[in-house]
Amino acid sequence: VTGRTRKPTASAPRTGLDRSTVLEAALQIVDASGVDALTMRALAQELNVYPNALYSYVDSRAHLIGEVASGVIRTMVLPDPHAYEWDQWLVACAHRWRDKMHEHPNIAAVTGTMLGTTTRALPVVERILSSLTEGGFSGAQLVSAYNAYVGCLIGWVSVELSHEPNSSNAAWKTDFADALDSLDPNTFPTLARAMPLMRNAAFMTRWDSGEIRPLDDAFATAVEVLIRGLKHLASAR
Amino acid sequence: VTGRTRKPTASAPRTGLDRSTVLEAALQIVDASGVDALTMRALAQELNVYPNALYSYVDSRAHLIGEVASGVIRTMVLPDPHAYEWDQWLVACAHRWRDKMHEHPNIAAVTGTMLGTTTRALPVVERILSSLTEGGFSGAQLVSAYNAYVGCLIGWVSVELSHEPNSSNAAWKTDFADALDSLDPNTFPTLARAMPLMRNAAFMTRWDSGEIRPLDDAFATAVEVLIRGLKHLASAR
DNA sequence: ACCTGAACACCGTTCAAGT
DNA sequence: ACCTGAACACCGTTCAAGT
Repeated sequence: VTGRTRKPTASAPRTGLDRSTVLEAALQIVDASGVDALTMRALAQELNVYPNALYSYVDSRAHLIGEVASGVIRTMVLPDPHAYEWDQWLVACAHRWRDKMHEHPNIAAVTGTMLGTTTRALPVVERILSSLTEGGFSGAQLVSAYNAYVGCLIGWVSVELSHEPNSSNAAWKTDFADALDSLDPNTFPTLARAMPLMRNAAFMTRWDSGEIRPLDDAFATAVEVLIRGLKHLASAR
Repeated sequence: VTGRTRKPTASAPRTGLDRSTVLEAALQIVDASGVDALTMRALAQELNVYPNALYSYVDSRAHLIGEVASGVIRTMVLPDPHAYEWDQWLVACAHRWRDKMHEHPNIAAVTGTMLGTTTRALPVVERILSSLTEGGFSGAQLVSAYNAYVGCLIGWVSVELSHEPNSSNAAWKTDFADALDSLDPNTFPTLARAMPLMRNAAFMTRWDSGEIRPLDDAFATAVEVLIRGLKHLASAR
């Protein structure tokens, strides 16, 4: 954060870098300071190495970020299939996903924004598909149900944990709060009435990220609604 | 794309820039080349101006991107409330949102990743809340239902339209396709059987973005499932 | 194979002047 | 108020050597 092109210090002799230590250090930076702070140069400094040395372990910064994200996904432990009915397994799975994303909120937005195609995610895909099959889905409807579940789940959580850009000043928050508090009840009758419950607690009327202000009840409702809708779809085949 | 710090050409005399023309030019760059290509310097060159001249109209690059995104949201025309029952209005609204995002796929991921709090979005909030109220929701359950609907909608579409980083080479696509085609049916029985329908057509088993390969049926199912679940929740009060 | 050292071609943003 | 011109402090990535 001070000098330029900071050299690796002579002390702390680097004994051969390692791909997994690179990824661990990268995740640490992301957790501590956000994805924007994960620069090749900052990571190199953390590892006491010249920036270009990292290219022995990583294709590019963009690829690195993807690896960090899929590394987090890989640490997710799925619920035991034998412990739940298919619908309750999907509920439990959804909550585990969200819990894991809340452990690393700065990378959650990336997991949503990535195509995120890595073979390491396939066991998760298999288990979700098999639960839905257990629920009676098959063929094209199985795929649609899968996409409905996964898209809503990943999307919801990454929206919950979305961030303002780092540089933004805090002034707009109070401005926005003031605007919400002084809404015209004639043009916004429903919103004005619901404002005590909506204030900083609903999408498009909040100013804090889900990291600061988690939307627990809203997520539980979303999952409940989703699974209920899926059950109806399954029974209506 | 060639020279450095390209000067504005003497010809094409700049007659006083304008905030809205700045934002229009910014959106053009995003649509044509993606958010990463929207740099202050590229935008300045497009407008035949020095880069720092833009700071008369915009606080920062991050803020600019947010303005571009909310500018797109503002152009969305809501369905006529009198033309639909409350549940069908929510269905129609969801499809309009997705259509608008598909018009500007490169900014869709941002609308999901932003906190996106702008007073200009409040008319949308009001209409969604009033439809849900019409459906019988009130109080805390109204807020939860709203968050379920909005979070799933925004999230799903922004995941659908998510992109690989620009720099990534196309080699991984064929590698990934090969890996999917040669899955072990013993460890992935359900996935292997569904693969003909899942191949490049489901989250985590696709390699093309929704811009190239839209998931129309999956979205229709997701909305249907969501609304069905909401109706059940409303009737179970 | 892995790392150094230096360089290249970019960035966003700030500052001091001009008008 | 709005723009120029130049600079500052960064970037990711590449290249040529070293070992």
